[in-house]
Amino acid sequence: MPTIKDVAAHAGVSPSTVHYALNGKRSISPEVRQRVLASVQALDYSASAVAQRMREHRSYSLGLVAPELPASDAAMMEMLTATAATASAADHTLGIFLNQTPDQVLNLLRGQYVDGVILIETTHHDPRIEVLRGTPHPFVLIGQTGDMTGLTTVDFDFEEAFYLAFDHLARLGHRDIGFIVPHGAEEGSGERKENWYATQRGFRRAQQEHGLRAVLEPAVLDIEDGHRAALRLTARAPHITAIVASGHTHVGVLRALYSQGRRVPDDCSVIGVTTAQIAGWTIPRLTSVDLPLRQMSVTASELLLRKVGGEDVTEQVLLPAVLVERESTAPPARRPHED
Amino acid sequence: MPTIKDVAAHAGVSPSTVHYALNGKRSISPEVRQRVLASVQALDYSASAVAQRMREHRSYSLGLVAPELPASDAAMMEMLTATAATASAADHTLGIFLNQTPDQVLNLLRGQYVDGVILIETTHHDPRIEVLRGTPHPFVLIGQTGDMTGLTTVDFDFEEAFYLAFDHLARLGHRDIGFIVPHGAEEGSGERKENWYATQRGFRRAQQEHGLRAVLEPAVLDIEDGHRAALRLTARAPHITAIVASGHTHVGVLRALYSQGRRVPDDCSVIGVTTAQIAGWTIPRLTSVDLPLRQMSVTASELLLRKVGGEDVTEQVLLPAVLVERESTAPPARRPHED
DNA sequence: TTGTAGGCGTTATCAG
DNA sequence: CTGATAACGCCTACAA
Repeated sequence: MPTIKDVAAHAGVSPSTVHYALNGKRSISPEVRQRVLASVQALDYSASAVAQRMREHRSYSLGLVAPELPASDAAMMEMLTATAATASAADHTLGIFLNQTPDQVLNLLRGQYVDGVILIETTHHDPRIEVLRGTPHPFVLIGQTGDMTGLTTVDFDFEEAFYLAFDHLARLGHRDIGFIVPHGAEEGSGERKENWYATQRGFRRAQQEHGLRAVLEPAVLDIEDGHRAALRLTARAPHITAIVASGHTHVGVLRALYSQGRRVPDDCSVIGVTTAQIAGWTIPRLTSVDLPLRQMSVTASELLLRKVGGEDVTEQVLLPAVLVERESTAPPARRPHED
Repeated sequence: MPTIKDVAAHAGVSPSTVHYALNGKRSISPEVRQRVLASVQALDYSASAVAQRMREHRSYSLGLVAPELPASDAAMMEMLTATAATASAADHTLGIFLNQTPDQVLNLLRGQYVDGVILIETTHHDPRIEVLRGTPHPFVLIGQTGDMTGLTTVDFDFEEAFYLAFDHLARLGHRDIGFIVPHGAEEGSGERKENWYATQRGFRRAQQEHGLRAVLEPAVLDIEDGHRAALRLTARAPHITAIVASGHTHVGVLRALYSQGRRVPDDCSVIGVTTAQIAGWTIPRLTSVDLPLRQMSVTASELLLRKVGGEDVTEQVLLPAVLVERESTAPPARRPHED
């Protein structure tokens, strides 16, 4: 790779002249300009980004930091593409960092591998946040955490989401409802506790308003555990007429009901709080409160870019919940019913 | 951020002493060593990665380059996590580059934003490959392209995959089979043509071997178009007893059959060539030839890392196809049966 | 065992 | 209008 010096030598000028010929930041005589440009062509020169970044103390790249393997591929991809697009539009690069220790994340920032990071799947006591908080490094989280003072965050209104889900079922006439909730959160183990609280508040509000009887069943929020949870639920509480499923559990729930010969929504309604992509293509299509993943990512990226740009932002954005009626909910069967 | 000089000054030694104290590359008196380490602690110093990378002319990061938005979220995520993990294990960072022009990709390499790239979703005449070929920059493709001489590639044996799919149906007794094929590829428009050829070869081989009658229906390989294609297919050729679906079309196919009241596999078998994650959780579970996405990504990353490390690799890896029987295929119904 | 000096490639500042 | 110089932070001969 030729350097700016090579070009300068080739054109018989100084490095700074080459530089300014390429960046028009100061006036150059047309002839010299041509000569330089010709040399640039001849040697196929282009400036070294590393050297530039070293000089500027910036890497022009952002990091997306996810713990372990992401909970949901589809969700992660949607966030990823949206983040990549936003970063790219602002001439930034996006790096992916999975499975990093908090110190590794810190070193990413300190070593200027990235100018700022977006943290996803945050928990109540999130070591990544604790390490970053107080440092001068820009970061934004998508999610919640225990102490959010001074942090820049983007999140979804889970309280309203679950309120809407239960409210919808209640209005259809359901009273006995199964509820698949995030495993572990229940005991406040420090995992995802904030969302758990929000979820609880939404649920309780609808419960009181409509006098609902709910049966809670914890599950890891993946398809397989959703399946198991649904089987436990229907065994424990065969009288329920509807199920509220978090995350991707609804795919497993639908499968469990199908294998038991229960028809959805005739024999049992199912409603989810999940990503639209998954919800729209199950059989039957799932009525759900869709997570606005794309919007969350874009918002988070934009906030981060502003922080990286030196702006002093401490916004906390909460995106609203909207229920989308599809085909998996109906009034409970009072009397047998054919379709 | 403190520099090595700051530490040196604080400890009353020279920068090189600090350096060697931290990297044990030469002997240091215990006392000086302690003093330096104390200063490092005190100032909270850590070496700047940009400066290091500038010196070494390496960024220790790889790029994953995908055109437009990826065809399949789930597939992309699986490749992404596997690639990130492999890169990370080799102390490399992974950058994501969507929607980049061939020149942008080249500049990524030239500017040493990344040390090498993995190209996915390659086409017959892939401008990205044409631009990179002949440059000294390391790159690996996952997929095929027109002229593969000298390239390092990883791909899946699509010929065998489709052969196995048709062979499986033929052995079950099916003779009239619907085949949802990649749209556009048929006409050799330059898109994905290589896989199309392989697909055709596999299909033709099974067809001749078993005397199959197939009805081809082109579709973009997503859920929605799979749905439409299945509707067209069953309208044109109601006598088919099985459908072979590429990519994620099977989800749409299942939905189409469901909405028509055709039971799978009783009234119509469905077999896919797709990712295991999707295949395993449809209703019914899909019999399919699963794409070994994880393995492809790991192999590609490892090859790329070797190239980046200076090794001279021009391997072309073809991963084998394996059929997994689940629940969506069965012998065709010989006698009429209520529908 | 430790310090000095030079270079990686770019760019800003200061002379000319 | 153009050229020389220094500095970004690190690493490594080479010298002491």
